[in-house]
Amino acid sequence: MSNNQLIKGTLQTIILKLLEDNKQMYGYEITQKVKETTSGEILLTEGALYPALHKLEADGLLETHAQVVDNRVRKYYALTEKGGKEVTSKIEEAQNFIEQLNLLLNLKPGLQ
Amino acid sequence: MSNNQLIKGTLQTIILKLLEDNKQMYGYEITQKVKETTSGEILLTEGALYPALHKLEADGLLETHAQVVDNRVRKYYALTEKGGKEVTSKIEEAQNFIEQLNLLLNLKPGLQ
DNA sequence: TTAATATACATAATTTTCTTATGTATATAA
DNA sequence: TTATATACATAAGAAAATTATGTATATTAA
Repeated sequence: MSNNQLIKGTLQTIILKLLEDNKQMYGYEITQKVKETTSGEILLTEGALYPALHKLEADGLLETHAQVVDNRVRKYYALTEKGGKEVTSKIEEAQNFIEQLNLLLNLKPGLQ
Repeated sequence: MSNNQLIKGTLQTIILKLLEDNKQMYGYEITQKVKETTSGEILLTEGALYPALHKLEADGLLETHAQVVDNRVRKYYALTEKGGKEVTSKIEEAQNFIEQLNLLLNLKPGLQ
């Protein structure tokens, strides 16, 4: 997924969150958005992204429609109703995860 | 490692950080410390912990000495010099990872 | 006394989730 | 015409978990 092995398990959450904010996106667009947002710190590889999208679709969290733009096929993904419900809990999970990791690594001793 | 699949890849960092703070610890002690610190949110499984300790030792980041306490063997782990250097960069990596994840999931819009 | 729980280690089979490599195809810029 | 960008996909392999199992001692509860 990138140069950082820590990011395992977060890809699904990232995809779902982006689709919550953007209604519909295609794979390449997702890689570019993540690259921009993280100033190039996180670079999605196709070998990670596409299988993840296919799995989310197979699990009923995403639905697709293909569209031809400039003679190239784009496959747009959007949240299903089920996917929309999942986003919330996935983000809460991530938030809790970050809190616990902060505690364990002592990253925010006081926090305020 | 626990009920949270997000924590993949962070186990090594957690172990190294605990050993930076505690000089020496044995496996079971590490599981209990993590459980305490996270109020039971992160529960290390033995199948994850012991192989991780063995790998860190094989990589020269940890060294061990066995000790018998109450007729039971404890295997204490401590940072090597190499391990001591690694902790710092591993924690920086984790910190950066959390920052990027916060950006992507929009967990701290303003941050201050 | 005996069954359950806690302490303490370990490994094997399997699964999940990546990386790396490869493949197809079109458009554009050097 | 070659490299880069856009756009999809999959296969082989590696890394790092989960789940299950095994050994052994100590303590607590039924």
